[in-house]
Amino acid sequence: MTKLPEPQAIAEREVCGLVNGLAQQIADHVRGRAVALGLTAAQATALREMTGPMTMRELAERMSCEPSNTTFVIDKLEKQGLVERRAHPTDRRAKQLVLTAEGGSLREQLLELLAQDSPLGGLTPQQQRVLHDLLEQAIIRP
Amino acid sequence: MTKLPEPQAIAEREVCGLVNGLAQQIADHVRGRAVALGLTAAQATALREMTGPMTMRELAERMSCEPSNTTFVIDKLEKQGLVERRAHPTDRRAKQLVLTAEGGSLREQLLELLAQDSPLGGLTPQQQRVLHDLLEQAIIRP
DNA sequence: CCATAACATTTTAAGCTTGCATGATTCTAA
DNA sequence: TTAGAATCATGCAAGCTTAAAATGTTATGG
Repeated sequence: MTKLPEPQAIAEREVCGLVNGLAQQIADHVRGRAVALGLTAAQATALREMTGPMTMRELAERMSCEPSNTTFVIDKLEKQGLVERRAHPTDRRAKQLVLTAEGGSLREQLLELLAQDSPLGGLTPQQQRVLHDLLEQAIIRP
Repeated sequence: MTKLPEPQAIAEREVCGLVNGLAQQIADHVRGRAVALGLTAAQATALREMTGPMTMRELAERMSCEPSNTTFVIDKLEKQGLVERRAHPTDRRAKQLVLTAEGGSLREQLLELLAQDSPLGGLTPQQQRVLHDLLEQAIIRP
């Protein structure tokens, strides 16, 4: 007797596909705005997440990617003079990332561009709040 | 007078980050199961979306990626004898993708593996339904 | 009919991402 | 204290993804 496809499993697969689809929509939005500033999508994402001085690992977590990837992306931003790698004040293993003046002002412009025509425009602020809470609950924190 | 950061923009940025985070969690889940079958994450995603014969473009839409990417991924699956590219019955521009017998049975195994330990386990079925509807509304269909 | 636009796929170049190995440093428990 | 485990960043290999250009095919307006 072969196993019938379970409705619950199918529904979950569908939700996964939708999550991926929306993530793509968001990534495309970032990519579109980034080129206007001479940045790639990955560089723009890194810049967006640089809310203040932080380590490579912290940035990797904010970007939801591997630390070795941030090495690659920060290399590019550093070459453009937008970010600096400094010695971490208390941990000699770590580096402290800091935006340069130019990086800071470019980040401001980026945030303004990103705020226009939100990729979540199809949802009301209330719906976005519900979505926020569901996502937060769904994400497993290590 | 400089513009103050608007709370709504900040909230939206946070939701975008969460969507990306959950998408990563799902991708990691797929990746983990895929290696057990000798597949990469992209290959497994393609196999998962092959619900029946379809064109390259249809598959690309299901995978939320560019058509040229499916060319790359299907190349690999075809070399492994899991998928075949056939002439499309009515449109000579298009190809029709079909799973081989081996591809079909591997897909069955994959679906079983993917159904275990769902990456959406943190949500109840009811919450998953709400999430489903919100995502569907948020995604802009062309 | 025919010119032209639109479409499906592929190729190529450039850049992104992961996983693993490595070196340096810090933490922890005996 | 000190040996061993854990952590931070990086280098590298392999694979993924996109954008743009090229080819062949189909659809459409005049």
